[in-house]
Amino acid sequence: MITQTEENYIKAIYHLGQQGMETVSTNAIADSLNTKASSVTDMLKKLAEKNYADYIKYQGVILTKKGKKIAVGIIRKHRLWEVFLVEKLNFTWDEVHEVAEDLEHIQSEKLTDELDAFLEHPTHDPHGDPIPDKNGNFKQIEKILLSKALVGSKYQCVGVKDTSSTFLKYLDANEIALGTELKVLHKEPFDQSIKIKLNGLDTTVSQNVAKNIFLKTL
Amino acid sequence: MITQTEENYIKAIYHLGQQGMETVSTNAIADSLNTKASSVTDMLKKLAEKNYADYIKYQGVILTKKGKKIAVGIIRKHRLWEVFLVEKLNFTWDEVHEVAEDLEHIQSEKLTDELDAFLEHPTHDPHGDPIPDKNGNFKQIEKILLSKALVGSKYQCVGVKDTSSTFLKYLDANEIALGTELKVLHKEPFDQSIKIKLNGLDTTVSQNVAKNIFLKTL
DNA sequence: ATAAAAATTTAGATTAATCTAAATTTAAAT
DNA sequence: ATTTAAATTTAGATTAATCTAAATTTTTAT
Ligand SMILES: [Mn+2]
Ligand SMILES: [Mn+2]
Ligand SMILES: [Mn+2]
Ligand SMILES: [Mn+2]
Repeated sequence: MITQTEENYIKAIYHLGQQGMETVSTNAIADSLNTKASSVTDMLKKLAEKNYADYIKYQGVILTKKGKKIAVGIIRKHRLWEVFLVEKLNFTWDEVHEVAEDLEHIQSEKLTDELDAFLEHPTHDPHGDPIPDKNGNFKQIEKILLSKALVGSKYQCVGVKDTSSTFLKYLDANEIALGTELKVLHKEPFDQSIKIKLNGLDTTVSQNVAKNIFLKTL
Repeated sequence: MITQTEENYIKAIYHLGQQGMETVSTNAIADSLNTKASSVTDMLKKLAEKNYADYIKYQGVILTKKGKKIAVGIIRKHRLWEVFLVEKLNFTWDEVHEVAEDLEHIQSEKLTDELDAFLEHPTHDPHGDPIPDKNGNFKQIEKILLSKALVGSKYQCVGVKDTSSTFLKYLDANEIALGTELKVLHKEPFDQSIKIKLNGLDTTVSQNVAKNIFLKTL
C-alpha cells in the first residue's frame, strides 16, 4: 500500500534525479514539494524502509528499480490525463497540470490502459513530454534549450520545461506553441536575451524564457 | 478546505438519510463506512463544527443545506465518472463503482462540467441512478422494489439498489439489465421468493435479490 | 418502574504527515 | 587546518483519522 504523499515524493525524486539516475538532495526535494527539509528526511527514511529508494544519511537519495517503476507509472498517468483534458474536455495546456496532479494518483490499471487506448496511445503530452507505455518504456527525443541554441540555426519548438500557468500563458500571448518553427537571430551578451524570427516577425525573449523552451534542430 | 474523508462521511449521511432529510445514527454510518462508532462520533463533531451537519449527542445527525450541497456535488461526480467509464472506457457496470469512489473526490468544477458536456449531459448512471445537474437538481423517477411488486403486473427494470460486483454479475448471468421487462407470476409465502417471466422464460429470484431491483410500472 | 441490552460517547493510544527549533554533519572559506 | 556557513538530521509538538476499552445514555423488556 502506497500513499498519495509517498507517490508525490517518489515522482519528485525521479524528476530531480533526471530519470532517477542521480542522487538527489534533501533540500532539492523540499523546494520542489514546498515542504521543510525535516519533513523530507522523515519521508526518505520511510521510502528507504519500503524499498522505494536507497538513502544514506547526509548523502542523498536515489530511487530503487521498484521506486523508478512507481515513478514512471505515475508520470504515465499524469500525462495521459493531461492529453485527455486537452483533447476531450477543452482544457488549455496551462490548465491541465494542477488537475493531473490529483488524477495521477487514481489506482486502476484498467482505467489507465483503457484511457491510453481511448486516446489512441498518445506518445506526448500537451507540453511535449513523452508518455511511457504500459511497460514503462519511452524515448526521450533529442532536444535542447533555446538558451543553448546556436545563432543562425533553425529549430522547432518541441517542449517546455516550466509548465506553470503564467509561463504557458506568456507563450500563448507570444504565439509560441509546440510545432512552432523559429530561427535564432542574435544572442545579447549583456543579459543573455535572445532575438528570434518567429512566424515571420522578430521577437526578443529573456534568458529566463529561453531556459524553459525545448527545441529540436531542423 | 474539505478532506476526502469528510466527503465520504457526508455522502454516507446523505444516502442513509434518504437525500439527507432524515436523522442518521452513529452505528448506521459506522456500518456503511466500515469504521467504528467511536471514529464516527469524532467525525460528527467535526462536521458539525464546520457546519456541514447538525449533530446532537446521542440523537443522531442530519446534513445542513451546506452539507447537502456538498453531498449532491460528490454524487454528481461519482455518477458522471461511472457513465464515462462504461460509455468510453469499456468498463462493465460491476467494475465502475470502486474507481468512481476515488474519482468523485477530484476537485475541479471545469473538469466536472466539461465531463458532463462530453458525455452529453447524461441523466442516469449505469445503475439507473439519476445524475444531478450543475445546480444539483435531479428528479427521482417513480420506482418500486421487485419485492413489493404486485403479482400479475408488468414492470420494467430501471435500477439496482446494491451496486456490488457480485450482485451485478448475478444479474448479468440471469440476463437482467436496465430496460429489461418482466411480469410477476408468483410470490412464495414461505420464503418471499418471486417467480417472474423474463425474456420469455420463467425464473425465480430470492427475496434478497428482489429487494435490490427497482422497477417502473408498465 | 427497574433491570438488562443496545447504542453512543469519552479516554487514551497509534500512525501518517507536517512543522519549529536545536543539534549534528558536511562543505566552503580563510 | 581552523573557522564559518550551509545542509541535513533529530527532538519534540501538532493535526487528522483511526482504534480499543471503559463510561455514559437511551431504549427495550420484564
Ligand atoms: Mn500528485
Ligand atoms: Mn505535462
Ligand atoms: Mn469516495
Ligand atoms: Mn452508480
